[in-house]
Amino acid sequence: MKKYVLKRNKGEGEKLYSIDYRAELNPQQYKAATATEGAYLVVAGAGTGKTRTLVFRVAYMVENKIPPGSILLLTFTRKAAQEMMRRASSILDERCKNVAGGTFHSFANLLLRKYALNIGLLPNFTIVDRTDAEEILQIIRTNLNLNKKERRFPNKSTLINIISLAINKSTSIKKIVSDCYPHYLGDYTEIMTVEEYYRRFKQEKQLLDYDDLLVYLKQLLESGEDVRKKISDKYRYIMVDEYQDTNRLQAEITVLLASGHHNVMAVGDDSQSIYSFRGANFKNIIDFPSFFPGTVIINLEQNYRSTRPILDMTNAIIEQAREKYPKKLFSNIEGDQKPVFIDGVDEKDQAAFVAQRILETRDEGVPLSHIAVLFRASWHANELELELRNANIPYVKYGGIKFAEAAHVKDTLAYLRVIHNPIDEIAWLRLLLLIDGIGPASAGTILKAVIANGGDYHQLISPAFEKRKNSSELKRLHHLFSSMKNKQEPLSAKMESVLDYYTPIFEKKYDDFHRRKMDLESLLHISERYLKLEHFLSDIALEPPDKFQAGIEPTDLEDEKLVLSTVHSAKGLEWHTVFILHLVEGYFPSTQSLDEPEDIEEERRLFYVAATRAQKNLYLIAPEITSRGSYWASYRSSPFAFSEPSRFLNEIPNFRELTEVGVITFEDPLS
DNA sequence: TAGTGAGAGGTTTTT
DNA sequence: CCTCTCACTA
Repeated sequence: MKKYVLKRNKGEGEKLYSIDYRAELNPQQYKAATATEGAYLVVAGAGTGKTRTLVFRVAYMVENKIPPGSILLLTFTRKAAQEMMRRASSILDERCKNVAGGTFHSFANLLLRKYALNIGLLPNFTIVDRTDAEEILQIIRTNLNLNKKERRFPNKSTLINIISLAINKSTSIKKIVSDCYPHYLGDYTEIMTVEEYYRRFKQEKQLLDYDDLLVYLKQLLESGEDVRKKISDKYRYIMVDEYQDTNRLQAEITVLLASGHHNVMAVGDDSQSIYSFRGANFKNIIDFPSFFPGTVIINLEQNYRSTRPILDMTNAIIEQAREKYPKKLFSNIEGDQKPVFIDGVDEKDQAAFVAQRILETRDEGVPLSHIAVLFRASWHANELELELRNANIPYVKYGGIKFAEAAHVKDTLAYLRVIHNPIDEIAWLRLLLLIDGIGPASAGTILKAVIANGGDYHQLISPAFEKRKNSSELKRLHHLFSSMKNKQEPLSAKMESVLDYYTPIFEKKYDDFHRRKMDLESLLHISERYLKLEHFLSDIALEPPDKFQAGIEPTDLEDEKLVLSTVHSAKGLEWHTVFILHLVEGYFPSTQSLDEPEDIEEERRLFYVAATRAQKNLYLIAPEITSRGSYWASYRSSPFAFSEPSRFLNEIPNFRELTEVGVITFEDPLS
């Protein structure tokens, strides 16, 4: 008898990969990248090559014949997902582009458009942003007569905070009110009523706020075994990035998504959790193994980003945190430049120093785009922006007012929203109020007629309104909608019709319309990239700031520009040289966080995130606050609190050894 | 009922 | 400093 042995070509090491994973990754990274089946928790400190690991993991899976479409990459921003897919494609091939990915919210949007009917939604629902949500609450508040001065009922932004926190933390409104707003406990029943009206309002008009996307996704996944199985089967390999910034609801969704296979890798760093104000809970990381029994935990601790002196500093910052997973990040990158600490300057000098130092750094050969200035709140950079404009230093600013939130952009979008979802009452209301002589009352009457007819814009020229003094404007509006009826017409053509209609209103409404005009032009420009109105509108609502940032042309992004950014928007990024402004009590940590120890801890992590962005140079600046703007705040705490350097610096025991003190002197005017 | 002006109160971060 | 609210006027 003759024996035949079949060679197996499975098994580690024997397989032919086009990438040498062992050489490219360190042992922990390798372990994470090549572990495909099962549940994994990767605790990845700042700069430890987390993204790189995920990118190689995608490539590894694709090389193992896993269909890219069955890999789901949930990240904090869509940009992060796209960047990863791009990098995976560049190390392997185009197949990696077909990986599914995005934020929880955009993923929810995708599924809900498809399965809307399963849970009683229409697929053409509209996504409303925070401003719209507040607008709705304002209407409800007024209707319920809760807006009287003597009532001191929570205002619209507090209301949305309460409602949203309850949802994101998967808890009751009562708990949120008693935990965060105990002084409103007496208004608890009315808050519940408002919430109910709010929910009904949205439901009737097919409006979904950000939270609804998650709520309905969860509902969809729970609506039936068959749908859940279908979805779970499609996305067999799930990766969740920045897991420390997910909330309870997102964790529950993750569990449901993975119900069929339990192939989940969550990646995160508890020390970098900075989104608790919107319900994120870094304890999700700690709880992960209990959701997925048998979870394997992998720690990434070698830092590839920062030099040793910088890492010593950042380790010292997070060392002071009350509560964290013990971690010991180390770096092999040599460097002799300690972080530089500057104090004793005023805000003007701070700006002048930063601008000057930026120019010098550029002269040393560091491109502007590798330099960043970070700050706690957008307005902290105002002074610096002036200085930069004077010095002709080009920059982009991230964070702060977003493009889609600017009033004139929202005006423009309202017309398109009505086309897409004719019963979008918030959009209708907005565009009606734009007409001269129409206030809340007339708008209400017209709106009623329109909505009663399922959003029929022909009501605008109904005989009932013919005798109004602004009937010609209504005709003009009617004409606009008729002209956009043609479905074949490209989106940008519709946009142009809208702008034609809107321009006279726009120029009358805003004194500074010249400055704002640019935004409308770039909106038109952006619309040219879309075929479907629906995609355009969802993207504007869901896309992270960078592409739709006020004042940023899409073409700006490739240019050599200095980066100004809030710390929140700087997450996940890195620069050769980083300046952190306003390391002063009341600014960083911000005044609002001073009451609660938990909030202080979050600010500390925020500072940690900021400092860990630096590769080679880190400047920590603690100016003395002299401007009048801080006057109001200084009487709330002690009068001198605002010139006190941040506690996050003072609390570091060997701060002086870890830093080099920068002393600023002024040039002799005669020399 | 729409539009305006004075006055008061709050001032972050984002999908 | 900016937004929101209220009260007043046309």
